[in-house]
Amino acid sequence: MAALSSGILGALDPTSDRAVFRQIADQIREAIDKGRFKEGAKLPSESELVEHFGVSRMTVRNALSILQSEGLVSSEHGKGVFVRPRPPVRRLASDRFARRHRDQGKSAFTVEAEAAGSKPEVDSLEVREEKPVPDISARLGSARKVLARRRRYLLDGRPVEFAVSYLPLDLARGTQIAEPNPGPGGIYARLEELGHRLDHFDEEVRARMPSPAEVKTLRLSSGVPVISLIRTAYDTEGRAVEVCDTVMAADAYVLAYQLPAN
Amino acid sequence: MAALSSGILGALDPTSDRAVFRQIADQIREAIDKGRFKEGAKLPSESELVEHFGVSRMTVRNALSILQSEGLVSSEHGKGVFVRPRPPVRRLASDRFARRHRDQGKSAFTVEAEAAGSKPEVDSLEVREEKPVPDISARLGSARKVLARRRRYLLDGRPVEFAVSYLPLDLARGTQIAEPNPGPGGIYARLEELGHRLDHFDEEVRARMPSPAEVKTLRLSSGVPVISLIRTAYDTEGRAVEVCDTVMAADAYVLAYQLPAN
DNA sequence: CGCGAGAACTTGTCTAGACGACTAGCTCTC
DNA sequence: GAGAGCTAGTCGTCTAGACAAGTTCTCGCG
Repeated sequence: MAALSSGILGALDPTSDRAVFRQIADQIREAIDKGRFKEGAKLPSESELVEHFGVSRMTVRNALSILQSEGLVSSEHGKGVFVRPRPPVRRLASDRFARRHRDQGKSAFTVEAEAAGSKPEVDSLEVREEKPVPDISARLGSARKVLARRRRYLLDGRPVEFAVSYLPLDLARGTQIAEPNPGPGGIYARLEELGHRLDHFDEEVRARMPSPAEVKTLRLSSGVPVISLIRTAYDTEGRAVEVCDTVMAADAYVLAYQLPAN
Repeated sequence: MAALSSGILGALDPTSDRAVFRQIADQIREAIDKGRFKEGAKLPSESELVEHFGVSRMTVRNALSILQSEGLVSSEHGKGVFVRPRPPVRRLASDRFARRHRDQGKSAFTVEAEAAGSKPEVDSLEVREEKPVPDISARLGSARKVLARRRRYLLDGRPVEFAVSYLPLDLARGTQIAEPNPGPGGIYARLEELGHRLDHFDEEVRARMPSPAEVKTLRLSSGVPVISLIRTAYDTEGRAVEVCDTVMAADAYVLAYQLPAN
């Protein structure tokens, strides 16, 4: 109530055409944008807002749900509604898989995370053979069976990324690629040892709202989209040797690409 | 009600811990995923769902609002709630601004759209001098004043992208870059004529939920995130000569990058 | 002093109803 | 036949409650 009595929020405009719950959302949004509610701060409780604006609770909740779907606030049962803090962002350089950066011990994820002072973890590791969905199959030159490597990445305990690598089975079966730990330099190093010198990667970037399963796996709060990145690795013969399907929490990532102007 | 009597939607599980409105959303989501409600199809009306599930209208609306925030459905006042059709996707190749692709008459947007059989339009064209926000200023080497070129792109009447180019004022003032129509090959061709041969571009890709202003400008339906792309162009001297800040409707775009493996 | 029970406060879920605004199809009139 | 107006159906907004479930703090008991 300190927030209200100190005048952060004003009154409604009864002459406006704009719906009451939108006016309330507008006021709170503006207060957040202008820093009158700071990151991580608790908003006035629903009942305080009900009293302040003189509306019913559903109207207030409607307003708050708008802000939640915009990713501005998140609610915590029994505690309150809070201005959503922006998590530290991980920057993915486009050349992170280039041969010259291939670290001989750790994965790109581990190296980058430690450089940024965060604690990296990988869990839900699963390696199995399976029949690919048509899209993956097509990208791998109509492969009928593939080796799938699934894993989830966490930073300081927070899940930020879920990735599945698909490799043609005839290429990966029986090699260290089919082991949970693919060894130093990762599967790209193993592929090159097998004679598949990598030539280039294709990356496709999309953004969308997460499925319920993704919300659960990445522990996403509402109003956070995901970035879907599908990377295909080609060897010098022009054969697609790996497709990696990655889903990232969009509030944790910036993708950085450098492109020649020729 | 044909939809209901034909058994597309089942009954609630009263023993489940899952909230009733979530169960309803789950059922409708599953029906959409499995194609029992097709793209563009109308869902049963709220009152039909109220009757079918034996719950109050707010509970049904709550369920529908979940699906809406997931981008699965969109409601139309007075008409009904519809399975959101997936718009045709525009694929942006990472080399679309490369010199060798610079078309001597039309913009990259126009060329690509016409190749895809769509009708491209550009509106809200505005060119003015202004003081940049700190982030833009920093990217342009602490430029104190810039030339800003704003425009909105539409495909077949639908707004899909809003972009602002910023150029250092000392570089652009008085040139054709400061005109509404920058001439054949666009501002990159003009920059090279002015002696700033382009060397490379940096692109930063983010995804987030749109602000209310962006919802309006891009006519976004709820549950559609935006892709934010910030491109910086550098000349061969290493000077940043342009920053382009682009906001795209995420359901209309795929970004495609090709990266060398060296 | 430690700790458990409880009170007070928070958000989550749900009901039952009211009225408004928009759409589409129908009918009636000109 | 064309247009105006009516009407039924749809979603949009809002009220006034109720109970559930999670959190935090206090207070009294041992």
